Amino acid sequence: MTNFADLGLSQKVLSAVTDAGYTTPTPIQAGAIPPALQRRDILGIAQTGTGKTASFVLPMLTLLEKGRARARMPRTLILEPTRELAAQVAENFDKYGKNHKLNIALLIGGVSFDEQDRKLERGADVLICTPGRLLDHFERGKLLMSGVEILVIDEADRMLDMGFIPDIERIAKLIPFTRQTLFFSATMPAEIQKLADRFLQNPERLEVARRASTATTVTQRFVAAHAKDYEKRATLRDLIRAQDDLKNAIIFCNRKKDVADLFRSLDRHGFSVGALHGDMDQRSRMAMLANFKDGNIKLLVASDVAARGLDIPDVSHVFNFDVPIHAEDYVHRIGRTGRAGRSGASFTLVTKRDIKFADAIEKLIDQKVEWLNGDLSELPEPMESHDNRRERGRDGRRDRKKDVERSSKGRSDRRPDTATADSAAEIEPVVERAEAVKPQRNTDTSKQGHAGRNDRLGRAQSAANDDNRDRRSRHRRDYDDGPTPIGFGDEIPAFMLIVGKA
DNA sequence: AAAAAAC
Repeated sequence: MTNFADLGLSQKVLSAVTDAGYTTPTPIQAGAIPPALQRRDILGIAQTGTGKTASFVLPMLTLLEKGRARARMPRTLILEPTRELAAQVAENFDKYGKNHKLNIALLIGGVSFDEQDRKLERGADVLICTPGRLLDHFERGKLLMSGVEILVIDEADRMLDMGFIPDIERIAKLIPFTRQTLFFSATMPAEIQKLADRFLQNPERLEVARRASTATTVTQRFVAAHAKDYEKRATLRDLIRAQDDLKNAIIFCNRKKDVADLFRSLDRHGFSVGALHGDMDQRSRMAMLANFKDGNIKLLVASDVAARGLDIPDVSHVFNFDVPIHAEDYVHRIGRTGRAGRSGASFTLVTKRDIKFADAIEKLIDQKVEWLNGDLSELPEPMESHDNRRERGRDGRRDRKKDVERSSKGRSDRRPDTATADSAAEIEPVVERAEAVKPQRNTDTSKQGHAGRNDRLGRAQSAANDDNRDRRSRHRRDYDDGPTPIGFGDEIPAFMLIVGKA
């Protein structure tokens, strides 16, 4: 009913919005834009995918048409929890600000200071920042906050999760009290409410319905899997191959190391795949995301850095290689598909030790998730010790002892084709398993033997690190079971990490 | 059981 033209936005903004193909504002936009244009504070309770970003970008553009930026004195400041989100907001300013001549500066970590500094010096109308880099510039005396008229705090609840609140408070103290503050959060726990009370003056409060915790257009399935990485990877590959309507997919892992490992495994198995996690260098992160958005890469293996906020339209599938530990993350992850009423599919590999997290998910979304090919009780048990007297062992709950006590006896029902990666036994205390199969060349599990080393190296995904990796692994092409493509051995050239496969 | 963010 409402039209963008009715909200009080300037002609320049309206024409850019029209050019972008939009006529009808989303509820958060219709609600937030008019009061924002009247310089009111806003408390917006909205998730990504609700049009939240445009709800502050559009009025800011209109308001910024009056006045000019002075050197080192930005006029507006937007705080974002992750670099990608910040970059995405910057893209929005480019898109809707194309009729303006505004200076937009993106201040995020992982990239050089100099260019950012030049933009600051020239005078920025809009600063889009992650907190750390902003404070870094400030401490170097490159920046005066006293001219900031509008402060945007985006994804406040996530900032809280990430421990950014002290930084945010510090930054807010540097900005004049007379500012206008636009505050957004997906949820409103007590701490966030307290923060909002302190930062905002008589705000216009807007709440848009939480996107149905799990969109009804998304098919959700649990898939029973064994806990061993190589078995999970085989299960995942089968699953991916079984999808005939797969256009592109995000595959989530809980840990950065697993993102790196799974990426390499899938790459070796000939999938068109990229990786994204926070320890990758920023250029790779950006390039990877761009390549995924452009369709140059079909699969993106990612940490939860990609779970929220990132605007990647049209993902047909989401795979959870790991069950997220926090159930809300599940909602965010599978929210990457089935957007804007389209259909999507999500699959979550569940191992025995994940049961309690899977239960928590079902509780949170208040629905049962169907199992794809039978639940865990129907999955052949690869190794169950007869010595295990603990009654709870059977009902699927975690039993720590079992992991180190399993004997080779219980291995008869093991799927023979998954037995290749047993060199894990070389490094695990479970010595008696080794004789069950002939020794294999190697698998990535061998890397666990150098875990400390890899941890210290940290940036497991960067090309530089590939070069640094244990030289002994050079000849170990058998990354895991199954045929491997002829290719690059263990050294994947950096450009492959960036552009993916043809 | 983690990830994210400043150098």
